[in-house]
Amino acid sequence: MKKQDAQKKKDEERMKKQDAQKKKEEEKMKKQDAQIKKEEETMKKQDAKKKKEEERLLRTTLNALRIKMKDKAKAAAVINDLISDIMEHLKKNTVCFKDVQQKLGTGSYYENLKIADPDEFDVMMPMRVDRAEIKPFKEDGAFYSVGLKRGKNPLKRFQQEGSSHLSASEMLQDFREEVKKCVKKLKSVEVLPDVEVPPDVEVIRKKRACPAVTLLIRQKELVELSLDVVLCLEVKSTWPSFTQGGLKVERWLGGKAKQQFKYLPFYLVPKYKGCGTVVCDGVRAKDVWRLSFSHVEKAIMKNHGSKKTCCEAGGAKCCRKDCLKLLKHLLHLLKDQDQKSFEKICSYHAKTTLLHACCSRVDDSDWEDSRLAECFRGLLEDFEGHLTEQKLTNFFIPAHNLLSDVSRKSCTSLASRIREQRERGFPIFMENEK
DNA sequence: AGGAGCTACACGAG
DNA sequence: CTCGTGTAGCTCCT
Repeated sequence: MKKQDAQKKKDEERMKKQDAQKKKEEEKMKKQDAQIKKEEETMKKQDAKKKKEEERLLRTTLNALRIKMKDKAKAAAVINDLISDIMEHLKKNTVCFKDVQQKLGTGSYYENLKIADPDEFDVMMPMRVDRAEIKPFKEDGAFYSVGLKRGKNPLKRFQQEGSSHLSASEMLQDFREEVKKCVKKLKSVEVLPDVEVPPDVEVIRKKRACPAVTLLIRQKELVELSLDVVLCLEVKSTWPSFTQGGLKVERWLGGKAKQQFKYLPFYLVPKYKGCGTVVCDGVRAKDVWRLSFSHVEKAIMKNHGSKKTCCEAGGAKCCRKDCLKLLKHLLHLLKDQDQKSFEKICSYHAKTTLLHACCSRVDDSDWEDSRLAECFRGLLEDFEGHLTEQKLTNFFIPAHNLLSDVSRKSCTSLASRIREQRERGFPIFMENEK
C-alpha cells in the first residue's frame, strides 16, 4: 500500500510539475504576446508621430506660401492700372484690336492658387470671331486653323493671301507692336514732381511658341512683376469634336455642371511652333491656334466640391487646392535644384493632375481638410504615375498628351525625385522651412 | 460705366 | 483658437 501511495504521490507531483511547466509556458507566451503588442503599439505611436510631424510640416509650408495682403494690394494696383491702360489703348488707337472689350483673368493668381508672391499675372484679351471655320491641324486635336467666312471683320487683314486662314503669327506680332506702343506712351508721360515714380515696364523678347506678350514691371521695394497678356479668339459655338470624352466631371461635379461648362465659349490662342513650312492642308504651322479652356479651369477651381457648400462658410473645408499648391511648390523647388532637366514640366501639368485626381476621387470626404498629408501623397503618386508612363491627358482633349514633348529621361528622373521626397517625408520642405 | 453685394482669403484682436 | 474686419475680384444690377 505504501508503495502504491508513494507511486500516486509521485504521479501527482509529476502532474503538478507538468502543470506548472505548462503555466510557465503559457505565461511566457502571454509575455511574448504582450511584447509583440507593445512593439506594435510603439510602432503605431511612431507612425502616428511621423504622420503628425508630416502634417505639421505641410501646414507650415502652406503657411509660408500664403500671399501677404499688402503685397497683393500693391501688386494689384500696378497691374490693374497697366491692364486698363492697355485696353484703353487698344480701344482708342487700333482698328483690328478695338473689339477687345473685357479682360479675362486666368492662371493661378486669379484662381487663388498663387503661391509665395503675387508676381505673375495672366490676362487673356478675347476677340469675338463669329461664323469662323475651325479645322483641326494634325491629329491630337489641340491645334486648329481658323478661317473667316465672308463678311466684314477687322481681322480680315490677317488672312493669308488666297486663303481664309487667320495667321496667328502675324496677328500676335501686330498685337505685340500695339502693346509696345502703349508701354512707350506710358513711359513718355511727363512725371509730375509730386506724383509717384511710375513703374518701369519692359516688353520682353518673344519666346518661341509663346502666345503671350510678357511685360516685366520693376519697382523699388517690390518684387519684380510679370504680366502675360494673351490675345485670343473667342468662339461661341459647340466645342470641337476633339473635346468629346474629355472633361469627365459628371461623377465629381455633376452632369448639369458639365453641361453648363459646355455652353460656354471656347478660346484659341496663337500658339504655334516652328517656322512657316507648309505642314497640313496648305496651312502653315505658324498660322495655327491652340485651344484654351482656362475660363473653365477657373470656374472649376472656384466651384470644386461635389457638394455645393464645399469650402464655403457653412460647409466643410477640403484640401484640394492646398494639395495643388504643395505640388506646385515641390515642382518649383525641384526645378530650382535641377533647372535644365525639368524645364518643360510646368505648373499646368500639376493642375491637370489635380483635375484628373478629382475625377477619380470624387467625394468631398476623399479630400477632407484633416487628411491633407494622405491626399497630398495620393496626388504625388498620381503625378509620378503620369510621368513614368509619360502620359498626361489634356483634361479637355483626350487625344492630346501634355507630356509628348517632354523627354522620357526628364519624366522618369522627375518621377524618382518626387518619389524620393515622398518616401523620405519631404526633406526639401524642411530645408526651406525657416 | 459704376456700385452693391458676394466669395475667398489674410490678418489682427481677444 | 475663433471671430470680425479689410482687401481684391467677380457678378449682377441699375
